[in-house]
Amino acid sequence: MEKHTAPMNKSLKINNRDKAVLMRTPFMTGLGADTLVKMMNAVTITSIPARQVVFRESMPADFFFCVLSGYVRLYRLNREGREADIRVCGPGDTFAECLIFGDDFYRFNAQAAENATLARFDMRAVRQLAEREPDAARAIMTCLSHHLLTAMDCVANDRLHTAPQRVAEYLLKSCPIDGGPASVRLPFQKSLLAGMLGLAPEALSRAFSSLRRVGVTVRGRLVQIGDVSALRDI
Amino acid sequence: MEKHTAPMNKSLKINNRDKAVLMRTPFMTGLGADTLVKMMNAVTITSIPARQVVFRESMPADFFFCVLSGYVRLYRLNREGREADIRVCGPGDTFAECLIFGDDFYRFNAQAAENATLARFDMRAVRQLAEREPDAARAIMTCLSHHLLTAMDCVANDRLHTAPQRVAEYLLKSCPIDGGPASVRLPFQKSLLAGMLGLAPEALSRAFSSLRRVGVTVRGRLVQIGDVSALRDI
DNA sequence: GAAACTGTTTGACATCGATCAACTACGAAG
DNA sequence: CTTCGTAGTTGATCGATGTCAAACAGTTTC
Repeated sequence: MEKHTAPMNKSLKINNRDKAVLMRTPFMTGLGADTLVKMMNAVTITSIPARQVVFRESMPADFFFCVLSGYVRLYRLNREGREADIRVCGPGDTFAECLIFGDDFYRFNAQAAENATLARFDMRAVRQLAEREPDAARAIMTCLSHHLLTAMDCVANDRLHTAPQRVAEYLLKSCPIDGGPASVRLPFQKSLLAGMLGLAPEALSRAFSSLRRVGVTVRGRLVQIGDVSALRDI
Repeated sequence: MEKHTAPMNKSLKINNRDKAVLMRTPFMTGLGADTLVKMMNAVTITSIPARQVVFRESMPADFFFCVLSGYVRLYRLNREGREADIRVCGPGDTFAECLIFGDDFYRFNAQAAENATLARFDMRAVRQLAEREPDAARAIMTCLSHHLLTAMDCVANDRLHTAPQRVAEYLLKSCPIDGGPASVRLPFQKSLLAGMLGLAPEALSRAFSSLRRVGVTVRGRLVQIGDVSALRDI
């Protein structure tokens, strides 16, 4: 088992790539120059190794985060210790901002799915900013709205679609092409994708197999799609 | 099929019970007197009969709503027309506020599960209010946060728990007692509860049956629980 | 190059829940 | 009281997916 409280490698320095990601997240775009400075003052950059736990359910929620590189899994445990992913956050995604005006404790666990760099926001500071600066409030509302819609999508997908359909939908979302052949490179391990889609790794593997008959071939992380519009009819 | 655009019975008059519900929703509590008045100016009260569609996916989202009485189902359809509930809203619940700073179109369908009274908020007006009045922004953020957490709970529950466990959890949430015997009166039809829990009506029925062995008996909408703490161990 | 490790795939099997159909219970209308 | 319609239950069946175990592949380590 990992250490309970994550001893993060604080690096005060932020590299340009990470900074670009941070500035482009919906949470930061649309902030006025003034608020942007104040917001940046609430941020610490941290690097964490793969599998490191960022926080656990019911820990006091003093920070929320923005992924700058790598991926972070948000998940919950049942009584027997089985894990279910709630969301997977990649570069530019913020998580746990729902606690700015919510609970005082984390409501789920967060773990780095691979080596990751995070921007850590001081919850109190941002809360104050949100109460005083309309542009900050607006950014937060936009961000929360978007996450809420995504979460509702997730519920609907789980309840309406089979495993192959969910995989097809994921592929379609990650390939901008409208029809004809395309190829998608998965940005992470298949086991992580399985969790995102609410599947066991074996089920994801079988879903990919079943998509072979509509022209989908997989080699490692590279997924070749024979005909994008055929995928849409799954 | 129901009429596409709901011709709602506008009743400018709001009765005291409905008004009390409206004032107690998280969306309205915490507003200053000034903002409260402005917010009320954005509201129209409407009554709709059971099964009436409030709005459909991809319709322009000009309003969001607060349920004052009755229940409203939010749901989405798959290609074959099968419906999956995303959320069920009861008195005091707001829905579609995620579009204040989100999309311009509804992202799901809403239908009255029974005769209902709704407060209809003008999206534009509230958007302006949210941008100018910090208390309005704060109310919206709190509300969105709460809904997001609930939606994440829903995803986790669907993925972690079986049908009987979900039913047990619902019962536990609706009965404040800590241990020993208790009774819960379902506030709506079982078919609606089934949808809320992501189950077919038959599956809900069987889940209740399977809970008999832990002392749960059902007669109509009345659910008797022999031992609340036994339910928790399901 | 061999060994060890991790992630993925495949097979066999069990379980859960959806579906369809038949039956029952209850409430409303006549 | 009877009839009818709706909601709910029960049974039978089927399909989808989780689980466990074993085989396999790609990577890293030595």
